[in-house]
Amino acid sequence: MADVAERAGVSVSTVSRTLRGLSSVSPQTRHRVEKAARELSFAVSRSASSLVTGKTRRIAVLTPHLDSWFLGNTIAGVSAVLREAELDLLVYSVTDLAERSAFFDRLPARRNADAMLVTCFDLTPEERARLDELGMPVVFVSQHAPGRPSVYIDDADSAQRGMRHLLNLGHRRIAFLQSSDNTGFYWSSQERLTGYRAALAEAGLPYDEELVLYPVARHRRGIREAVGQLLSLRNPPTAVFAESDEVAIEVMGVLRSAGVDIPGRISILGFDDHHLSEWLDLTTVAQPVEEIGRAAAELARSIIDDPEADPTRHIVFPTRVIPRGSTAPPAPTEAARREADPVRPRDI
Amino acid sequence: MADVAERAGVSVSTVSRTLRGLSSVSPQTRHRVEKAARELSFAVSRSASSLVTGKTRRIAVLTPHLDSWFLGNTIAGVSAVLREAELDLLVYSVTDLAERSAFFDRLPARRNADAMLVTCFDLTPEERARLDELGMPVVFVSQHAPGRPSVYIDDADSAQRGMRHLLNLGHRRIAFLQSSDNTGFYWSSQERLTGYRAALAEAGLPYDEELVLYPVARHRRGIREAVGQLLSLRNPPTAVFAESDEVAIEVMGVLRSAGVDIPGRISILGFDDHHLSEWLDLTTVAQPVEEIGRAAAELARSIIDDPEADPTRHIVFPTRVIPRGSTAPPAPTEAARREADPVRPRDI
DNA sequence: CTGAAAGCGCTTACAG
DNA sequence: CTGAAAGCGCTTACAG
Repeated sequence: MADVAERAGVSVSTVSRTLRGLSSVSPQTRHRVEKAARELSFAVSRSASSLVTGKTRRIAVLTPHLDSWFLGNTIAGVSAVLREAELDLLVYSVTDLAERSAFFDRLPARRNADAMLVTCFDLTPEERARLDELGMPVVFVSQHAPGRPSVYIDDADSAQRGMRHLLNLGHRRIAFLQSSDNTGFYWSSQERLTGYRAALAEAGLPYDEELVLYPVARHRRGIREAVGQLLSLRNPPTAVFAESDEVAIEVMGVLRSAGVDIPGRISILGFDDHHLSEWLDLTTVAQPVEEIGRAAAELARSIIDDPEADPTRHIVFPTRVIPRGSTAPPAPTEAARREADPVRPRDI
Repeated sequence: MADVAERAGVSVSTVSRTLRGLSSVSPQTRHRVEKAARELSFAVSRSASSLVTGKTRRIAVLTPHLDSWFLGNTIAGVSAVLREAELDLLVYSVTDLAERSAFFDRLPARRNADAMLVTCFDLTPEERARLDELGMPVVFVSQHAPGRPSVYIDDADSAQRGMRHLLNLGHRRIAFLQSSDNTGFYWSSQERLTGYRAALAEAGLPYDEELVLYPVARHRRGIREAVGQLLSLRNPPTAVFAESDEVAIEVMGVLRSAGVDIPGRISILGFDDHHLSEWLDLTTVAQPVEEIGRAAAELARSIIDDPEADPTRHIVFPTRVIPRGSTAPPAPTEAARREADPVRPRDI
């Protein structure tokens, strides 16, 4: 910056003011400074300015992983907003329990970002308390944190509506497939299960533990065995509600390879509206993933910029049930199904 | 840090030395300082230390998007290595041409990271020159940049081997489906097309422009229309080689919904070994995506830590053709196919 | 092994 | 509208 000042024949104070766009700089001076800065292809040192202002112009995202459709799209939404605001995006991906505890122990984001977005994590009370020590606003994404800024969908209600679609089609035996990963359950899992149960209760159906499975996602055996378990029940389900489209697509693959017709013998309902779901004709509960990311980033910005902003603000996004070809009324009887299947048009 | 020094009864110099793990601190002093730091839950200000050392302890990644399987996994690999090294990950996602030019204009990573990883981008010579002005090591990921550190696979050779599988099955009319996005072509696209052509030449087959399509990925109409174009050729292909599994899966969806049997009437070959490809029984050319990310991050680290490190080092990963159920020999004749199809077991 | 002092490159009152 | 000076919180020779 001193070089620019010298070249423009002004003080560093003036260079600083010019480059930050303050109005208290005469047009001629501004012009000279900008010219000099351009010629030297000068960029302000963020480290130095952060040291003075206490602002890093960086937003951190804490995420359980980076390689899922949901998180990729959420973070893409975050990224889009930050880019416009010329804020940088810092990503902390914590993929197993060891890393998780290391993260909360070290809190590497401390003094290193102006706000943090926590996606999906179902935090323990201790972890949540630890985040308060970060000394920066924390926005909860894809989960409802009472008294903290949050951006999410109503998972329970959304799951319940999805279930109603299956129930209205006539299904009475509906399995629920949860996924989990190494870092613990997602916040939304429990909520969706709650919606599943609420829908059953509403329809006067019993909750059957046999039908609720927790295969470990990202572990292929898990899904296949879970499906095997369902197929070998005395009274197997006629429909499967998977917690996410990614799980649903895997279930579809397993069933197809096992020669089980979808939706002839088993209907499949997913959750998310994954990019591939339309192609694979998967009925699902859609959530506006990228928008959730955008809203979370906007919320973080508003809290940073305006300390008066309501720090408990919640933004809830609507979801939509999208009927596609993976769901249909259950086959009336086994015998009828066997008759009908060979001539039935394949539309998946 | 002054607070810690006071509490421990030492100077800030000593606190600094202790916290950086220098050996020139007596055990007792070290103990006192660590205790004080813990009690105050002190964290060193990265801004301040960066200002002195010139190191940010941050690595930037430039990527065309965040929501593809390939990039999500690559960045996950990068992230894993950086986490271990206690380096932070800064993500610059540039999703359209306007953002792209803004990025190269502003170079927001300047003075803000110790190295940059460029994933997938097929850069113009001007852009590449601009990156040199960053004043930090730049590692090219998933592309071969002569004279610059690069981590990649041999796309041309890999595509050629995939093609040989189709040719060995007896296919003679093989389409090639490229994908592109708003920011321009991926580096690997051209290379894979080169491999496609080489395999045709090797088999003594002509290159037929009709069979090479560039639908816009992420734009659903594009894929469907591309498939329509292939299906309405006078002499349609018996196999489709898609540039990526994501495109291949979409093609499979379109063909299924159109009642075209896979692999009975058309075989499909993908590229990547996407998480869902095993489930969907897609034949593909597998690349070790996460490992590529890890290797790139390691390479960046080694160049940062050791200025003597060979700055032109290239790491090439092997790929593997994985035969699955989406490929089979072409049907002998139309008439034979019509006969055989209804009784053929569906194994996808 | 430890401390006092200079300095990294900015921003920000304070004066003018 | 502009400049001189202090100071942000560290690290790093330099002394001892």
